[in-house]
Amino acid sequence: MSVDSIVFGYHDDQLKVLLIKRGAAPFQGQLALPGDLVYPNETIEVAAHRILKDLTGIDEHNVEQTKTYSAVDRHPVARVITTGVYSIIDIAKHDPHASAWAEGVYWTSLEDVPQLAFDHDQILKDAVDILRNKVRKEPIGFELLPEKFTLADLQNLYEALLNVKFDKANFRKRILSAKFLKDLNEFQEGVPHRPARLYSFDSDKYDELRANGFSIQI
Amino acid sequence: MSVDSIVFGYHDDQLKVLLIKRGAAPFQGQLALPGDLVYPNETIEVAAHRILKDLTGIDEHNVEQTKTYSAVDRHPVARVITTGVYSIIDIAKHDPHASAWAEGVYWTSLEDVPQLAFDHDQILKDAVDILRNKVRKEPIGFELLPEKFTLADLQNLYEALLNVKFDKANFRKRILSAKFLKDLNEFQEGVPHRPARLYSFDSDKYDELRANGFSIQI
DNA sequence: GCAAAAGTGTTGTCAGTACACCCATGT
DNA sequence: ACATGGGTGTACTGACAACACTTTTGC
Repeated sequence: MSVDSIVFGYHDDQLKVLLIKRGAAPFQGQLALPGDLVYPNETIEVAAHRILKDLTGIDEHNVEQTKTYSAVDRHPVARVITTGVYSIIDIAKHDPHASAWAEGVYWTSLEDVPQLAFDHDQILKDAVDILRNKVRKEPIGFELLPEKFTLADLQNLYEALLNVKFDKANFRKRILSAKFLKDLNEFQEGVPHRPARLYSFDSDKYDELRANGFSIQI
Repeated sequence: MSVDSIVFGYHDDQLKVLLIKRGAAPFQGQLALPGDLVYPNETIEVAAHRILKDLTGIDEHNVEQTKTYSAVDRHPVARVITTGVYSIIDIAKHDPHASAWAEGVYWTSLEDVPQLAFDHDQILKDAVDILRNKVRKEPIGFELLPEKFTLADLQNLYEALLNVKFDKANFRKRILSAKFLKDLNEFQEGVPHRPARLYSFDSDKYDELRANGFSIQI
């Protein structure tokens, strides 16, 4: 039993995924998703946490399962069933570094991902689908923005996550009508244009709205 | 590694789930979801298929993963990681019967499910959530209706699956506008009221619509 | 005729889209 | 002044809910 982590990162308005170059057979030297066996005293989620910490030093993050892959011959050496787990992190916060099973670690734009080891192409594809589905229904991704952000920042984030473009006016209306942003009454400074209003994510308000069966569609 | 099957059935306008009474320790005599270990030559899906066939004799069905549960102490005897798998079948088609690990088999209405063995309460709850989410986005459940059915049949099915009530006129408009039903130009016979028009599910049409990025919301 | 369920039409509201326009700042 | 993005108003459309109404059958 193993875990494969799909670590999404956001930087420069781009959605990227963390890949490693395998340091050991099988598929040595080929790119793959970071993954490892689940130890006897770990849950899948704890193992995923450990993997991400080894690679990036990031300790605080949410992980979410995608699917479990059990094809008998998916691993050429032994029977290994693996569960996909994804997380979204802020690339700026930490630099990834190689570790036990990784010769090298790379942030790769989704369009530039080459063929991966094992069935990782499929695992990645499934994860992207699941992520995009989820983003449209719940306000995730706020971990990727600074504490105070502008609506344009948020729009860029969503556009990168979903790979679409939104109309500015309409995006604003939708987000603001959802009422889970706190208007800080502060503004950008030193920008060569009209300074934008700053907001923060109001998680108390969101929890309250959610408890009342509220949902948004983006 | 094991599988636990959440088998949903539909009968008399009611959504039910298949439970077994455990014939062996641990939790002997308690109700549980049917489940078994995944054999070395099986995928999770194949194992789920085998379980359902053992219990109900049903051979043809679709299975779909829910989540994988890996809490270290979820099984009191050994470390067992389990994946939830659900399917929907037509109760009328086959009678369930006890098997290797089942002393008895019962169709139980969702509201009447008692406390279950292991973490099966949680597994069932998650499966119901996932099923309801899915039903709203894709036309599943047609396996549960006879070949030819009325719009009222379909409405009853959806109401049972989702545990809600729909307005008749609006439900019809939505379903018919989706255009994946074939109007058979046939009618009910021998009913003590105006006979209803019969339809069948047009899967060719649905595949075609789906290929063009179409989706419905029910 | 009456009960029962099939099936339709009308109206109001609201969310989402497209698009044009104004505003505030640095250079 | 002007470039650059921030921010807003309006008008159109289409989906959806509510609800009242007509139709067709068996008894």
